[in-house]
Amino acid sequence: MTRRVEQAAEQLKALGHPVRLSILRSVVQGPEAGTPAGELQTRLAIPGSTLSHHLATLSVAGLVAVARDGTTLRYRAEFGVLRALTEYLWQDCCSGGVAPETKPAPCCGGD
Amino acid sequence: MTRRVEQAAEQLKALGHPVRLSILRSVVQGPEAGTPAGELQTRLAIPGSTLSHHLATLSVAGLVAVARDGTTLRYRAEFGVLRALTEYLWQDCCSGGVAPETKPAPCCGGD
DNA sequence: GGCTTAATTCTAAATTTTTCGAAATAGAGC
DNA sequence: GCTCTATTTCGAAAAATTTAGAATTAAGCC
Repeated sequence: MTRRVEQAAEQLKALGHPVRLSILRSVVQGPEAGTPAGELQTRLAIPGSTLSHHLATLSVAGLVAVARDGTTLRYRAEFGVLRALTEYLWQDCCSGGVAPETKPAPCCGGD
Repeated sequence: MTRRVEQAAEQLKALGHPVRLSILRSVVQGPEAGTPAGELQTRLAIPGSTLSHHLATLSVAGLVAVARDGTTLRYRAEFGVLRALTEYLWQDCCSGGVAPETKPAPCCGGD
């Protein structure tokens, strides 16, 4: 079990919760400067302590970054990490093992 | 909390485990006809009952499909589901909210 | 039917995750 | 320093996940 698989699994696990996935999508679609934790809290309608725990999970996984702006903390998506993660998921889907394929694998064209 | 977010979270959670992620990558990179459970077992070096549980998790999430071939069961990736999942993760990353942006968001260009 | 191989389901114990109220920390303004 | 707002950390209970041995099901073959 390589280090990369462990890391990717940790990141996917962090995304594998409705609240945390909503948070990530909010920051992905939100402003580049980041979204205040308080705004996420009202948007998701959950207790602050619960939100904070989920934000820490995403942060530890490296999927979001945080920056202080006065008394508010702004969370933003780590696009590079997210891109590397999705690429890892699809890696080598077209090689199809040892021999070169005559027709493209289903993951490359339609499906 | 929409249905889609729940579904995507379930799929990501299914991927959020080193063994299950390894399984998915094996079947993504494996032959179109699917990979036998037994081959996955020797490759991952874990008890059959444990493997079977993980395969069921991936299957329930819709990420893999199974087909019987004699006494062996072949698992293959559901590429369409996997593609929809990764697209969901990135959805609207370039729109950046209500107003059209003057410059492309970091997720669209470099980063 | 009986035997063998492939894989799953059953069962249960250990561990981890999730949740949130209460308390603590951090910065801004008076 | 005091106070207010924003957010996190502490602590602890409930729920879900992970693991794997033992028993079971399924298919092929003599």
